Amino acid sequence: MTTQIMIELIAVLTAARDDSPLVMTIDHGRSLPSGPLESTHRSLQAGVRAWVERQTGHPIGHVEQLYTFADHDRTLAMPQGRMIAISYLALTRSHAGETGWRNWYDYFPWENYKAEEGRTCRALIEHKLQQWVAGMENPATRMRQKQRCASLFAIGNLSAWNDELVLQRYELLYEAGLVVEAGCPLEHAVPGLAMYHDHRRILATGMARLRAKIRYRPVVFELMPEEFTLLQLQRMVESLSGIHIHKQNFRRLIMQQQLIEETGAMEERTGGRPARLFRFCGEVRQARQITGTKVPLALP
Amino acid sequence: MTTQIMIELIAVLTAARDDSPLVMTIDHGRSLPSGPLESTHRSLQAGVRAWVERQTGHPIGHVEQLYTFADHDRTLAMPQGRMIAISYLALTRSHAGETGWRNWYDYFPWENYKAEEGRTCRALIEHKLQQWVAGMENPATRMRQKQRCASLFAIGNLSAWNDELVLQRYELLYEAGLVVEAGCPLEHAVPGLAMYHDHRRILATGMARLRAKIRYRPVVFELMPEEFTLLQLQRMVESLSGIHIHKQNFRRLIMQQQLIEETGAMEERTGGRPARLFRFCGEVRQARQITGTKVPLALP
DNA sequence: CGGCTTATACTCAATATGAGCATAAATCTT
DNA sequence: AAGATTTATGCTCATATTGAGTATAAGCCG
Repeated sequence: MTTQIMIELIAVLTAARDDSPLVMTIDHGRSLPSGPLESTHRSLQAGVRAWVERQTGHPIGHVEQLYTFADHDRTLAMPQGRMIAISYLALTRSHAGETGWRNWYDYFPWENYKAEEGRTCRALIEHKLQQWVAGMENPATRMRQKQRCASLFAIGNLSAWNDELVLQRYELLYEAGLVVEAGCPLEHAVPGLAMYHDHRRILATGMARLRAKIRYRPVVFELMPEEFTLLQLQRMVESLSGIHIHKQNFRRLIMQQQLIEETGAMEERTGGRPARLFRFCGEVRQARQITGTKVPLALP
Repeated sequence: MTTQIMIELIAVLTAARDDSPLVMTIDHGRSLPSGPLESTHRSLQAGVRAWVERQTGHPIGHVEQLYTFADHDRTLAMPQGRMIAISYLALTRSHAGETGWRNWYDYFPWENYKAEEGRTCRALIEHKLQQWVAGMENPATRMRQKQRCASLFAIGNLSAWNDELVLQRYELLYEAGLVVEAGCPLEHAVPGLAMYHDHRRILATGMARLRAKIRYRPVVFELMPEEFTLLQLQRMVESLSGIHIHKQNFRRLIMQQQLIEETGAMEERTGGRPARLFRFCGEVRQARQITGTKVPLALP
């Protein structure tokens, strides 16, 4: 009765450097690190932890499950059995000298909303989506898809950009046949590196989860160094979410939550007035896991 | 290399009747409906849909993945292989005459915050947790656990009740040895029906997910009848979240979001002044999946 | 020294939220 | 039938939160 089943663990391992969110890859950036569940692994999470640490040599701060797939794509590769993929989001701090780290926005340039590069990319996408929609026969479908494009990519001034919809936007582009993974030739595809299988989709899932999570859980600190300035923290949130934050309001919101405490030391190399250094409050860590965190990232 | 692996699909199927949130069970309420992934299932979600509909005879409105486990517990049951459980949250509207539906709060009486029954149950829990904490040797651990109990069960007036922490509260009770599943004899356990395996834990996961989700996605409507009054909608939200909502503010928030439209008809059997009937706006359905919904359920 | 950069404190208006008052329109009680 | 009770619905008001901007401080650099 039981068919041959293989369990694959896939990790979206994220770190950050110089205000750039990074993802660990293999195959020259074409795959996410992944490996089979082994019988020595005591649990799924232990399995992910085990080989991510084996790969990077560093402990992982935070691991959470993303999604479990049993795609047709995967099943076709082993017709007599079934392939189940369980994906995880993992965060780590240190990554010195390791290879395989790639910028998120190499794969999703349009998601870097605040950057000039992102703007031009979205302009191109808007154009291509318009063509896609225009080619539809059924007027009702056309209308609905036009609406969908508009709200996902903030086209027109009716809808605002929502940074959490990374997956939905990727899926739209996939359906529109504008990504290489959907069989689109490279020269017609939208900018951004493709990946093997559905790994880019999984990366999108991880990015979306992290963007959502930093709004209400203090996970950003898993990516920050031990001591940091408020601007560094803000830049981190901005780079993850891809959107710009009002500096003074960011400070206000962070300070009033008592998530961080002064170290007493100052950062001198700011290029301007020296900044106070802070550290994440370990004591409230447990409590805040429960209570939650706020960050001034408004949703429409 | 591949060991014998069995995939089990488990569903937290939820409906509602008379302002009571219900969950579908089997084994006289001791198990959640679950079945093996079959080779005829085209995908995991299709598998869940297939046999939930086979069981209830009704279409499911909303299905989403909860979590994938590979618990020791489960693995011990089949030592030569591995058992993976993939759990889902499913919502359905109609359930007339079917057996197997149980009230959520039969399993988690303490989660019914607004009810008198919940209050007394929490008072008992508070007492038992106090004993548990008092028996700890290490003062630092005792302090931390005391703090944990306080914030999870809103003990003292420092922390407010957070309805989303269903799973965390169950896990605390499990660690404290106050539930039957943890090996506690029935007479010492906290009130509430136990389930086989970790099914009550999975139910807690589903409840938590739904409580979180109704805050920002219009999923409540999956549980509502086609036409409803504002009070019925409010009662539904209240019963799911377990907490009380200010009536006028609820109306204000719902109305200003244009999620629902008047049908023109009135509900006469209100026991007071007749109420306008509303329906969920199908047109904005798609858009709201993206934009989100608000409900006046404040978090601390 | 003046010009540039970043840090930090504070103000102000617009909005959102929590709580309550008041009135309307039914049913139930006596 | 009048009054009590119940639910529906409209509106006010104080407070909290948020978005945006001004002002000043304290380093750098030429």
